[in-house]
Amino acid sequence: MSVRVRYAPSPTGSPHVGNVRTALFDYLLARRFGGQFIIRLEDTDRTRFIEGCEEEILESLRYIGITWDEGPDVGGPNAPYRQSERKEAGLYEPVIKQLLESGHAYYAFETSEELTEMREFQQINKQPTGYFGGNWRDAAPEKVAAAQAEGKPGVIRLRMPRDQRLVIQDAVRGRVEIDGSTQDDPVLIKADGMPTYHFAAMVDDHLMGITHVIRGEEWISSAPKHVWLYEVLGWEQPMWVHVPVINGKDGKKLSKRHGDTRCLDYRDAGYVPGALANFIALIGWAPGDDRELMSMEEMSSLFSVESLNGSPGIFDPDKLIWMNGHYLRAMDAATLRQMVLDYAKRPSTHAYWNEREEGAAMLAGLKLLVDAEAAGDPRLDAALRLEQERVTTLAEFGPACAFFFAPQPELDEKAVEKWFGEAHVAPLFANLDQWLSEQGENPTQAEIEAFLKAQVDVLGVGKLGPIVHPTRVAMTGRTYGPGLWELMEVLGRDRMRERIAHAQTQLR
RNA sequence: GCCCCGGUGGUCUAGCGGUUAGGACGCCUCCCUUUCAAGGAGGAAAUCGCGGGUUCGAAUCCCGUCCGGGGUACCA
Repeated sequence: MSVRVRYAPSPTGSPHVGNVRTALFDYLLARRFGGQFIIRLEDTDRTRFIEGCEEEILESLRYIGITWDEGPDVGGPNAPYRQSERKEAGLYEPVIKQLLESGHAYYAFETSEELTEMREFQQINKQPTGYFGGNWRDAAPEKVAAAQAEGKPGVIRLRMPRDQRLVIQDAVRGRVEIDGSTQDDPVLIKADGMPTYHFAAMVDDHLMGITHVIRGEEWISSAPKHVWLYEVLGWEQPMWVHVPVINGKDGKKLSKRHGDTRCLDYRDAGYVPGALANFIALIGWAPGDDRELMSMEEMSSLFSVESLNGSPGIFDPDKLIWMNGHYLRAMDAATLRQMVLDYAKRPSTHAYWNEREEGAAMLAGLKLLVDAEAAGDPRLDAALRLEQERVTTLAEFGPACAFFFAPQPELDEKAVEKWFGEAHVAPLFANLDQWLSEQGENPTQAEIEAFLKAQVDVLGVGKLGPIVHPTRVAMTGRTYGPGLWELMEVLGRDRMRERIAHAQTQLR
């Protein structure tokens, strides 16, 4: 039988990297075995529904490069793919009816006040809390009928077995056994008629032919309920795959304190899809050998649920940065240009940086790149290429390349202090300007190199440093960056002369 | 409280009875070099949570214990 997996988020908040990683594992498993990957929205809780969430969930998946075979946006043979719609379609009714008739489910009419009271009593008396029978598990049929006739709002609960052990076959944890007596009776259908996760997810998984249920480890405690449901319904169990959470640096749940938590924040911060996907896959999964840098294709050819790690992982931003840099460096010129420009133009990029300290510099630099493209500036590709290996995110291309396109780069105060004081600098700039003025065309890298190297002897400074450093500051405003000759060639004769003129006013 | 899950350098991990406990990020040193990166070569860093067993031999198997996390909702 072919593998069918599903990602079943609830539209109650922005997906974070942990959620997306679960979806990634689903995707990789489906790809590995030529199966299908399905997306289904678990929107049965109307009180927690957040508008726009569904689109953000899908967008997050698209961002890291996941595609799906069936889902709310693309439809499919198991439509609809939203539980609220499935409820409307009456998909849960026959199942709950079957459960009621076989006695595996029953009506219960406690009010929420009564339930709270019950729980408090249990706590005070140090008993396990939960619905272990209440007034309705074993109520006489007449009593139930009377309550219904009265029009009392009620729920339908699953009758859990108290006298047996329930076993979960989990791909990452092996066999997990839990005593049935520890399991209370979960609500299957709420008073408002909506199914709960415990019910709807199982019915849908079965109806959709799901073979592997990959979900967060927070579900492992209630897995016995799900296993039991499958059992009394006579359905074949899926393979359970409970994956651990991703925590922040302090080992605590990922939150704003750890930096970005929304998956799309990473896109907006300038991380490329391949890098993020590669990185999060490695939290909790390893192919078994020492491979770390892998494309989606490579990962999907190596993935298996058995090789998943059961312990929680910590999100290490430093490693992500390194990996992103690697992906950036591996890009060809055309792809890089496209990526940077798309990034620079995307509205969400601006929204992201507008909220942050360093945002202004990023956006200002990025704008210069967009302008350069619009103006058909031929230096764009060269500038990107020169900064490609010293930048770690798409955003950094902005400030890194700014000096190429800004009319006049802002000279770093410290750099000026350090390099514009020596006696040879004035003649150096004068000579350079003179030489440039004699060039009919933009000088080439080699010509620039030859000229500048000759200045070592002309000015008698003995080594290249005293020539290169002041010139670099004059050209870029900074003490670091691409090779001087290369960058000067890209700048071109006229621009270089403008910068020298400006630098000459700053001599110390 | 009760029930589960987890525990290998700071971090991500390999390991599945015999290894000098391997790799990666980060950190340090050196090389390359006009700077910064990138790249290359080294290095520091893990008594495998702890304590008992089993075994000739344990990170690997068993028991206990501690710590962390999750669940204990008409939320998912």
